[in-house]
Amino acid sequence: MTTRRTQVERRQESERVLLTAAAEAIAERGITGASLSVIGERAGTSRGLPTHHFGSKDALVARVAARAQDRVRAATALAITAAHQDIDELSALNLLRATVDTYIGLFQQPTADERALIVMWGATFPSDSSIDGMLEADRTSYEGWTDLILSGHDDGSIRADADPASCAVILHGLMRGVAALLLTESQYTDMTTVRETIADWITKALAPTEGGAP
Amino acid sequence: MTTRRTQVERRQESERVLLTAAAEAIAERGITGASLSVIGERAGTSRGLPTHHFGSKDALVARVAARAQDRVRAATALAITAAHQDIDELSALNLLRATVDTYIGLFQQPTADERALIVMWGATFPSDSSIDGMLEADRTSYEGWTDLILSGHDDGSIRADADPASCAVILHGLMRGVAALLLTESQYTDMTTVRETIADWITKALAPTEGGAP
Amino acid sequence: MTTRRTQVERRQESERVLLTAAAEAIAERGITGASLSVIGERAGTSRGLPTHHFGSKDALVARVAARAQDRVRAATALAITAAHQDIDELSALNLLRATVDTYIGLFQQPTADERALIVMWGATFPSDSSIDGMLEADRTSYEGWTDLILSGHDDGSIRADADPASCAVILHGLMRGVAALLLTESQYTDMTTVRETIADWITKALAPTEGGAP
Amino acid sequence: MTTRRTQVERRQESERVLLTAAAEAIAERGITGASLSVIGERAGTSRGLPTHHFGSKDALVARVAARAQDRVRAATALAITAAHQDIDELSALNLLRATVDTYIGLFQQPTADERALIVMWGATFPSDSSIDGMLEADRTSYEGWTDLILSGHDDGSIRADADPASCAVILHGLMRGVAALLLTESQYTDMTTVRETIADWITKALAPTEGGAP
DNA sequence: TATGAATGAGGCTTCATTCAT
DNA sequence: AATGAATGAAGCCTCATTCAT
Repeated sequence: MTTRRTQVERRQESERVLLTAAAEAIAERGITGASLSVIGERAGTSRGLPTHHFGSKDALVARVAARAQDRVRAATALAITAAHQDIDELSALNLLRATVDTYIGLFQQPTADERALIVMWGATFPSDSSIDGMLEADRTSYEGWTDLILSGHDDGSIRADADPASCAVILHGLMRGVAALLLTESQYTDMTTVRETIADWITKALAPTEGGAP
Repeated sequence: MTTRRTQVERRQESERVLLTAAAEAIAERGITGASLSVIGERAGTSRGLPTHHFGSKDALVARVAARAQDRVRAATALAITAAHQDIDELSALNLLRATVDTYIGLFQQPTADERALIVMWGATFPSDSSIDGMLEADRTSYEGWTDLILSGHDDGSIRADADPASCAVILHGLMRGVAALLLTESQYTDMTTVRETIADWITKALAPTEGGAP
Repeated sequence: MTTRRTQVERRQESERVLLTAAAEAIAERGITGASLSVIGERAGTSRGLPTHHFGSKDALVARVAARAQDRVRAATALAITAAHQDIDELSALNLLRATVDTYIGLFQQPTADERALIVMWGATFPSDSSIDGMLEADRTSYEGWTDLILSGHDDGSIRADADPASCAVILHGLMRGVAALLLTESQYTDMTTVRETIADWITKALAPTEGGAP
Repeated sequence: MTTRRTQVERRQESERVLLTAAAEAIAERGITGASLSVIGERAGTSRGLPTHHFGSKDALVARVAARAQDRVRAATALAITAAHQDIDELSALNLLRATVDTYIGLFQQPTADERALIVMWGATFPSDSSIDGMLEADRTSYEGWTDLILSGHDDGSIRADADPASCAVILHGLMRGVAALLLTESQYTDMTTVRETIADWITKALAPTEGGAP
């Protein structure tokens, strides 16, 4: 029994170490450049272990993507609840703004997972590319924005004439694009001001005009 | 004389064909996936010609990037002058809005060059990556935005409290991010509305408030 | 335990086979002509194994050189002890003569290692060439001759006025040059006589004159 | 007519320049490493000229070998006549000694041709190698030594019991081997002493013993 | 479970050669 | 006569994968 438990634990530990090593390698060298041997060695194990655990490189990459997405989601949720004790009372607009702000904030000091996620996003641009789970995640996220804007219409925190589909595309693209830029050129920008400015843009773009008629 | 001309012409013709083939291959399969043999064959030449002409894959990729950047710049400039006869009379804000709109418009039916450019941008996300000319172009473009906003401060078309650096990052990221999304998911979005919405966001974010202090 | 043993054994066996195949290929076709695929196939393995084991062609060549040098040294030492039971009692001159004679004798029926060694020596002639370990070995060997002559001065078996440096160069060059000739033209020469003649030359050149000053 | 003459002259000039460039390239990088493009460019002409003139790389290499051999022969002959006005009166032994000495002397400051020649000799060591003209030249040279020793038997300047075949092999190997060593390690040796020592060895080995019985 | 030996496909590059000008 | 564009074979190396231990 103990043996069994230990076996399982060891396997999980191996996986965790391998996934982290893979995320780092991908963040540094891209998916293609992150060879299985490099990942294995960086994880402090044998060159063959990644294949052994995940079966194939594609599967490993998919797992890295999934874990990174989960962690980013969790980190975002955590940060928002930390900042606003009573999340249920946030207006849709406030939640939206907080989400974007938190996401961008992650890239002030991004973890390997976060960097890998942007790298993997970049790797989906070629039309023939396929990274399991990336497209689906993108679509889910896009739908999240749409829903959030719709609920903003309902609670009155977002202008009625803001087109949900368009705004979702813009928000999504803005977040990803800025995050990517920060990755390559973080040294050139004062992050705090950027975050404030983005919040300001969103407010101006989505908050209802006060005097009634737009 | 004729001899000489024709030799030079042959070389130029080959180069053009190869660059186009390379851009297509990169757009489809990414930089790594676009092997020199694939490019050679797609160009209708031998598999060895790309190396023969450009010396190395890196050099070829750099040339593709340079040509694509030139073309995008030229297409943007052309479209703006076509839409606004008297470009010199455009306010900075109008010019900025027109530039963004034109750029996004390119991605409604992107050419191979334009798609390749986004793909190559995505390939710069890994920290160890280096694609000659990409980073420089990014920086130039970023500085262009900064300058444009500053001149908007001068001509009064852009709010005085809009921070040039932050806005440049946002505009840059927004354009690139939205372009990338359009590449992967163009089928899901109504481009016309997106363009209008972006123009609206920019106006709201950057135009001076009419009635004085808000 | 058995597992481990066998893994290591497999690797060693492969290495041995590959080194031998490489020596043969080099002896036949020269370093450049001995492609890794040829070596792999001649070893009865895959074409990729040589790279896999030695990392690079240069490393493989260096290993071939090192092994061949060791074997030649060992074979020479063995032959000398076999011919002269009590090697410690040999005078320096006798030892020198025996060494040269044994070395030349090796090239009557040279093994692949010995032939490869001469071929690799020939490959060091271009000024830009570099074969790891060859130059060092040459220098060691040269110093060996110098020391031997000096000890001949001490034990009185070699003329006092024989310049160690010059004689070392001559002996070294003579051995290598004759060995190389034998490789290309062995069919034309009666080796036994050659060996006797060389021994005779050395005696005449280095033995002290019997009747005092000449 | 003048045109015709000039054409021929130009061709010869081209050939001379190309052969020199080829010799230099071979001396530096070996036969394999001396690519036709490098040779063409080093000659200050186009990359295609070597092939155009000589038809193939093998033919060019053969021409380099032939010219280098001729030049070495000529230089040797010239140096001997310069040193000994009346060459016909030299004894066979003196001529032999002078020849060896002159040859070694050439390698104190070897020209590209001389260095190329040694490099090409080194390239003949692999059993499958074939460089047109090298083997023949070797054999001719070997026979030259044999004849010279025989004529030394006749004129009494060389010991009757010196075996012509063996001595020819030794002399040949000695010269080549020492020349090769000087090429790789010339900085380590005092050439003047080496030349004197070689002359001394030859005298001791081949001159008749004075007192009659050996 | 984990290691790492072995395979073989595929990539980039070099190069001799052929061919058009 | 000379140039250099184009081809295609061959080399070295990297890497995902398979297999034996």
